[in-house]
Formats: sequence, structure tokens, C-alpha cells
Amino acid sequence: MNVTDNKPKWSRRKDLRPAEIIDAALHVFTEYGFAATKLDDIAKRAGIVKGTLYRYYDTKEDLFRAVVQHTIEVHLQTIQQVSTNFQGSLAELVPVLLKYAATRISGSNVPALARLVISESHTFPDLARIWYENVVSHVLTLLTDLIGKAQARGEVRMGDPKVHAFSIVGPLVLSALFHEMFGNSIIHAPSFTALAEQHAQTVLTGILLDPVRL
Amino acid sequence: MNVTDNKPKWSRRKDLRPAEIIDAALHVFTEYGFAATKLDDIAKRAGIVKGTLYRYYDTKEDLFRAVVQHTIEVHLQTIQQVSTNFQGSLAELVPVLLKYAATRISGSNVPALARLVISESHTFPDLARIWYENVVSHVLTLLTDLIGKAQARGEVRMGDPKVHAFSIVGPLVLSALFHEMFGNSIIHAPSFTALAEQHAQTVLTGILLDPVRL
Amino acid sequence: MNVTDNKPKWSRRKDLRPAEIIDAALHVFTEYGFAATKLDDIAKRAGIVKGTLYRYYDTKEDLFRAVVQHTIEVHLQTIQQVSTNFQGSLAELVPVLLKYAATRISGSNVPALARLVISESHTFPDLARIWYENVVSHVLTLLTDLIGKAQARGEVRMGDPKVHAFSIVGPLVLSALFHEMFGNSIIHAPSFTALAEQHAQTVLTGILLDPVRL
Amino acid sequence: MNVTDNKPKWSRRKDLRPAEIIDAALHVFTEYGFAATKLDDIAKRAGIVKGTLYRYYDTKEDLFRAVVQHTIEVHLQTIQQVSTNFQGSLAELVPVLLKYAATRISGSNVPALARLVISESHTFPDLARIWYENVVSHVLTLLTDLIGKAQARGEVRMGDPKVHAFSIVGPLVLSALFHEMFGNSIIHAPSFTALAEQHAQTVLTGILLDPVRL
DNA sequence: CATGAATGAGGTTTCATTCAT
DNA sequence: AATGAATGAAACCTCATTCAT
Repeated sequence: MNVTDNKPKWSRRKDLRPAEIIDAALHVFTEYGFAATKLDDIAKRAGIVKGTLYRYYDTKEDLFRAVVQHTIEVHLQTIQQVSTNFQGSLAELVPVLLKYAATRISGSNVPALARLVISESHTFPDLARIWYENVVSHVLTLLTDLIGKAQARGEVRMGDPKVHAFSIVGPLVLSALFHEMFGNSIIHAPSFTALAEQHAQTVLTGILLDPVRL
Repeated sequence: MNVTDNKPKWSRRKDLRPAEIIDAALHVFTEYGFAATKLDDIAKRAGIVKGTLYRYYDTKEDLFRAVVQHTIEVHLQTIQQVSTNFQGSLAELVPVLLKYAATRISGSNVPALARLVISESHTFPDLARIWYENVVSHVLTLLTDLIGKAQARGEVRMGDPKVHAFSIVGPLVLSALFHEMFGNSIIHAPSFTALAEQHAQTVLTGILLDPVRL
Repeated sequence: MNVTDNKPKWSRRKDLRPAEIIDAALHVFTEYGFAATKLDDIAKRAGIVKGTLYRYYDTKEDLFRAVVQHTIEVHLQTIQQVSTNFQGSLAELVPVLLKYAATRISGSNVPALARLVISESHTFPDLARIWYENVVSHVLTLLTDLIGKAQARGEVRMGDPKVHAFSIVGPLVLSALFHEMFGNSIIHAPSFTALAEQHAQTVLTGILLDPVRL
Repeated sequence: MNVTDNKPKWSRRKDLRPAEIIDAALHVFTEYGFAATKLDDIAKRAGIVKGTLYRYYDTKEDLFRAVVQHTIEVHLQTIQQVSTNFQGSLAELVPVLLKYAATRISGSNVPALARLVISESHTFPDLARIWYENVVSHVLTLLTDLIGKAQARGEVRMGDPKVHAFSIVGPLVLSALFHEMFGNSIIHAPSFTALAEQHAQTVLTGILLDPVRL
């Protein structure tokens, strides 16, 4: 409501924080996980020495939290723009959203960050919650709202809107997980865009009551 | 003090130890991840001392591999039975399979193990491959084969069978991931069984050419 | 308590540390041997803590090699000076060389180092080779060259020059070994200088064809 | 003097002690040294398990002492026979003794044992003393006695008989040390027998006042 | 501010020794 | 008498953190 208070409270002085450190740390943390990451490696990658890290972050844990929160924050803007600006029916949104997500996922660090948050969700449950509240819930709320309205208009089959939302995004998440775990060389998972297109048609056919025009 | 207090300091249980160690190690590894797990904790949980671990596993890494492989092997039997014994159409299989998976997932350690393999897939790519070959590929192959045959009979819409398979199982995997990451207390994700039922109808409607009877 | 007690916990002495560590390590290694030496003892003797050792040497083995090589290098200069500068006949060299060696041996760490290299020659054959090439072969080559020339001039009896060299230095080496093994308290081995003098006369008489002037 | 008390007091129940253990232990101890030797390796080599060793020796140290003492004891008989039976002049003894020693050294475990005793002489000074009293002193006493008598008869030059003894045996000891440290492959040390023969002539020429007949 | 030498707690691993079988 | 599973006390080594420079 307050114009000056629409940013999440976990956002911190990003102005002073050298982006090099966050970048380096994100890379190393996603590569090795929290416990196996050495501050020396982060420092080396950031072009500084270990001791200098302590000018910016008091502990390894602080740095880790900052990395996750900062990276989320960056993507948060995109998510919020999409979710607030979009005005349209579910049938219009789903293909666009899946396609958009598919193109954004390729080459981004979102899947790697997601894997990191998954990995450390037991050790850092607060980060899991931040991830949920700032990333997951936005997408789910956008979808469930649309689904609920469409159900009220008689356009979408009955059923838990949340389940429908899972039906929509689940396959794409699974695909991202595949690429993260097995890479491109090990298995032949469907490409993000191919999956987005085909699954959009499938799931819309599955949930719309009158999917004639798809 | 007590004359009858002649209980031994320890007992020899060579045959039972491995299972007890694997159990304890699975618990601690899934709780803390590979790097943050202390062998002392595993030993304590297994009711032995640290040194005894080394009679059974040469290194921490060996123990970790044994835990993952052993746990996979246990579930492998179930997976193979289901995938080899099932004979039926896709329309019959999907609801049964999703429901079966949903009930098996609850209270099992499969999601925790999956999370562990996801977490360590960069550090132990060979384990990721084992997971893929023994768990993932069985399910995918079962589904893509059925889908391909159904497409040949004109029962299922065209499209990459692998994408269809992702459309089928993706939401359930996402649901399991939710419960692993956020637990039951933090968010209200749909229950496994509710999701399985509703999504089965959705996805079958979405891919079958003549889903009248669903 | 004391207001003026602001002495630092430690000081940085990067340039001095290696020598101090080598000194301490040489002492402890020669006292206990490689395997029985504890890095804690070396660190304590060097006035640092165990972890600091690893800023300078990656492993215990690396430190050991450095100790041996460094100590050899120090004495190498002396050996090379003597062997290259000396110009004279065998009859002149032998008494001087033995006497010089006898005085240098007393109170030096050469016998202790030799004992160490002997002890670990099976575990570190490369160090045995370094010892041979840098210490032993210099002396042997110097002697065998002189002996060969003297034989060519008809001054020295026929026979393998290498055996003659052994005849010259063997007793002094044995004497050093005695002092290392049994110390001064246990047995009454001849003093280095007495042995050097008497044996020089003996061996020269033994190998020279015309030892009138001895 | 007492007929029933002419064996050294450190000789222990060799009757009950399995020779296999001593043999195995001697091999492993001489290969790795005391500290780096694992009882498991000794046991494996002896065809038993580690626990069984403790039926015969209370500690690793006890076993080590037994190995050294037993091996010394075996060679002691030879030494005593030679030193007590030999009756002759120094000029007769030296070539025979050196040649005999040279042939016995090749292929025997005496040099290896000597290296072991040298290595551990700081850790086990009592064993160094046993070695001295039972091996070294016998040879030295034999030689110094003969030298002293020969000097009294005017056959041998003046000088400390002990130094003369060192002049006699030093080169052979050095040669044995060479073979132990560097092996046959690394360097070309003189053969034991060649050295024994040539050095015998050298040293006798060196110390005899009238070495015409050599 | 930045550096990097130094710390010290803690982890994995080894192995002599014990003891139930 | 023999076994070998189990112990537990170190040992080597790592690395987040501190602090003199």
C-alpha cells in the first residue's frame, strides 16, 4: 500500500555490496554447495583475497544468505512485472507464460539457484521460505487466481486450482531439474521450448471445458 | 558394583552392521548433505564408534555411494515389478500409476534420497547417472513405450512421447519437491493423492483424442 | 590486566618462518624418524601452531623432503668448494681431507642427517639418490680421480680406485656411525681426529708404492 | 664361568615363539621401520591375524625387541664360533675374516637388521647397546686383542689398536651400507668380495711393519 | 580499506590394543 | 588357542575466522 514500502524487507544494501563477490560466490556455491565451498575459491574468483570478504560479510553463512537473496531479488523484478502486468484469459496466458519461462530458463542461473536452495533447504529453512514467498508463491498465486476466475466463468473444469497450477508448471520444472542434474550430454531430455509448446496444448486441452480453438 | 553387571562393552554383529550403518547414514546424509555430515554423527546413530565405520567402508565417499546405491536397489525392485508386470492401455495405467506413486511417496525416503541426489549431482555425477538409469529411465521408458503404441493406434495425440511423459509425471514430482523443501507446516501444497487423481484426469483429457469415458 | 600488555598474539614473519620450520623439523625428524615425528612437535619447537606449517609445506612428506634437501644444500657448498679448489697429490690430500672431515663432523648435524637418510632410504629412495648425487658422489669422484691419476703416474698401487676410496673414507664413516648410534657415554670409540690422523697414515702406507716420506 | 649361565640374559623362550612371526616381523620392520610398520602386515605375512600376535607378544614394542634380539642371537653363534676358534696371526686373520664377512653379508639379513638398529637406535637405545655388546664388541675385541699382541711382538705399527680395527673393518661396513641404501641398481659400488680382497692387502700393508710376504 | 600470515577448532582417517565369540 | 569385530586415542590435514601489517 505504502508507495515507499513495496520492496521486500530482506532486501539489503545492494548499493555498497560489490557485485563481483556475489557473482563469484553464486558460481562457487552452486557448483559445490554451501558446506563444500571454500571462501578461498570465492575470493580467488572475485579477484580478491579471503580476508577481504570479511569487510563485506561477517560469516560464510551471511555471504550465502546474501547471495541467495540478491539473486532472488534480481529475478523478483521480472516475476513481479509479468504477474502484475499480465491481463488476459488463462488460455492466452499459459502458452505465453510457459514459452517465456522456457526461454528465460535457458542460460540463466535460476535452475542452478533453485538446485542450491533445494539442497540447502534443510540447513537454511528461512531461505527456502524466502524462495517460496518471493518466487514460488507469485507464480502460483497468479495462476490460481486466473484459474479460479475461469472456473467461475465456467471455462475451466472443477477441481483444486492449486492442482491445476501444478499440472501447468510441473513438467517445466521437472525439465529444468533434468538439465541441472544430468546435463545435456547424459540424457536426451526434451528441449525447454518444445516441451513448453506441447505441454501448453496438452494441459489446456486437459483443463478447459471447451478447448475447440486451441 | 553390581555382581551381575557383566554386560559386554560391545557385541559382534558383523552381519547386521552394514544395514544399521546404511540406515543411520541415509538419515544423516539426507539431513545435512554429504559435506556437512560428520562421521561421528553417523556412528553415534548406528550405535557404534567412528572407527568401526572403517571396517565396513573405506572412506566417507564410499559410504555415501553405498547408501545411495543400496537405497536405490531397494526401490528398484518395486519399480521393476511395476514396469514389467503392468499390461494395459495408457488410460488405465496413468491413474493407477500416479495413485500408486502418490501413496508410496508418502512416508518413504524416496523424496529425501532424490533431494540428496539432486544436491550432490555435481559432486557425484556417477550417482546421478545411476539414479537416472535405475529409477528415472524405467518410468520414462514405460510411459514413452505405451504412449508410442497408443499414438500408433490413433488413441493419443501426436507429439514427442517424452514430452507427454513429462506432462504426466512432472506435477507429481513437483509436489514431492514441495513437501521436501517446505514441509507440511510452511505451505499448503496439494496432497499427493488429491493431485494424483485430479492431474490424471487432466493429463488424460489433454492427450487422449477421444477421452469420452474419463 | 596490565594496561601496557598489548603484545600481539602473533607476528607475521613470512620470510623467517621457513628457516625456523626447517630447523625445528630437522631436529625432530632426526630425533624420532619420519613416521614417529608429530607435526605438533615440530610446530611447537618452531614457536607456531600446527596449521601454520601448512602455509609453507603442503604435507608432512613435503616438509621432510625440504628438510633433507635444504640441509644437504647447505653442506653442498662446502663439499663443492673443497672438491673443486683442492689441487695436490693424494698423499697431501688424504690427511688434510680426513682431518677436515673429522673436525667438521664433530658438532655438526651431518651424521644425524646421514642417519636419517639411511633410516628412510627405503621409504624415500629419491632422497637417498639426492644424498648420493650431492654428497657421496662428490667425495668419491674427487678421490677416484686423484687415485686414477696417481696410479697412472706409478705412485699408487694397482686396484680398483673405488675400493681404494672406500679404504680411505670407510673408517671415518664407521666412526661417525658409532657416535650416532652409541653416543659418547656408551662406548669408547676413537675420537674423530685421532682416527683421522692414524688412519690417514695407515691407508697411505697401504696404497702408496713408495711411502717413505710419510 | 658358570657352565649353566653362558648364554646372554636377553635370550628368551625361543622354543615357544613361532619362527614365522619373527621372520615376518623382521621382514616388515626392516622394510618400513618400527613406526611405519603395521601389525596387520606382519600378521598377514605370518599367515595369522592381528589378534593372534598378542598371544605371543604383549605390545608392538615387545615384538620389535624380540625380533632384533632373536636375529642377533642367531648370528651371535656364528660370531662367537669365529672369534673363539680362530687362532692365528693378524696377517692370516684379516684376509680370511674380511672374505668370510663379505660372503656372509651377501644375501643375509644382517645389513638390513643393522640398518634397522641404526634407524631405531634413538628410540630403542637398549637395542643399540645389545647390538653393540653382542655383535660389534666381539669383532672389535677379537681384532684389538690380536693387534695388541702383534704390536707387542713388534709386527704391527704403533697406534691405537681400536683405530687399526676401524681401519680394517670400516670399508666393508661402508660397502654394506651402500648396498642397503642405494641397492644394486642405483650405483656401482664395489662388490663385497673384491673390496674385501683389495682392502685386506691395503690395510695390512698399511699397518704391518714388514709386509713383505703379502 | 586491503592484505595474507597465523590461528585453532574440528574433520577424516589410521591403527595398536582389547575382548566377545 | 585363535579369531576378527570393535574400540578409542591420536595423527594428519582443512579451513572459517582473526588480526598485525
